[in-house]
Amino acid sequence: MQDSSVGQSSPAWRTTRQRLAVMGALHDCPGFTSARELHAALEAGGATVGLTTVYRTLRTLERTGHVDVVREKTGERLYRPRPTDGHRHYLVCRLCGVSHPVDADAVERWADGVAAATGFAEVEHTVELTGICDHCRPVEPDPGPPVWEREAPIH
Amino acid sequence: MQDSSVGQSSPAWRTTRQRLAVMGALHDCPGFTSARELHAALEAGGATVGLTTVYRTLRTLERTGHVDVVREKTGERLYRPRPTDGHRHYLVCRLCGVSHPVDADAVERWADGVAAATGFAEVEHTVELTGICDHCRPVEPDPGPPVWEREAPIH
DNA sequence: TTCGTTGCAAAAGGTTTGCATACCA
DNA sequence: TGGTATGCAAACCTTTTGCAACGAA
Repeated sequence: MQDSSVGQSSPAWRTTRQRLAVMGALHDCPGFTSARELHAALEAGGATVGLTTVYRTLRTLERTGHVDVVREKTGERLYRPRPTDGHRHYLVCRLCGVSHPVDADAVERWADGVAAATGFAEVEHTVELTGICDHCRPVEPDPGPPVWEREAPIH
Repeated sequence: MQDSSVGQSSPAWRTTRQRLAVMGALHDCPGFTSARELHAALEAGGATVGLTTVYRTLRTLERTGHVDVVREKTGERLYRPRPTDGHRHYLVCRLCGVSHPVDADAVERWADGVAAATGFAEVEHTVELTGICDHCRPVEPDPGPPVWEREAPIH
């Protein structure tokens, strides 16, 4: 009987220079950030952390519930340290990445209702909200993403 | 942004053997399907269509609003022909991919409310529901590992 | 000392692109 | 005929894994 999993089974968390750097960089970012951006920020800040380690650290933080994850349209994962209580839904600015926790009670209840009505079991829901925040709206910060106004002139 | 029937700025839609095959296979699938599965189904059915063409066709159909898209946990895209009226939300079975359109009115209203309350503009929402459908539920040898809280605390 | 952690390189998995050719309108 | 669609291979991108060396406890 390999008990070995209750109490102190999981590997102990070792506080290394790299992990501290990743968590620091994560908290320094204003909104959701990708592993790649995090790695770049670390390099720019003088920290030497392998990309693999960034991914592994984020993965661990995700499993332990210390970060929230959303997904870009491309499938890229974006991370954000989880606030105190464990909010799960955010309204994220498409331009600057800043996030705004929202109360998703209505959605939770709706999802539960749908689950009950359809006969599906183990229903999980993902809700992602994106928009343009107050700060980004007035001007065109233009970080490089596609601008669709380049379409052929009409008339 | 109409580009499906006008030959002005967008190329005209040419009805080719490959495109008909892709659309046929798409309609033959019971639920959401990936490009890879679609390609395999086409090959199994005797149709010779390149994987590239499958991707390009699906992308065009997506842009013209003829298919709905959801994303797997892995980031993989799953496609489904859009029903008549343009439903946008589904409850998808994680095991067999069968989908069940749901009335998402409550979510729409909630999203609109959040948009108004936060000051964000151009708010878009993504809602994805997954579960285990009636048909897949009986035989589920899934052990279910709800033991994640065993992780050592982070400091 | 122990054994979890790191980092490089390479693989994996999905999607897109370059370019010459086939084919619809 | 003209120009779009196709297809193969290779590029791309993000994420994961193998394995030897490192370092926290």
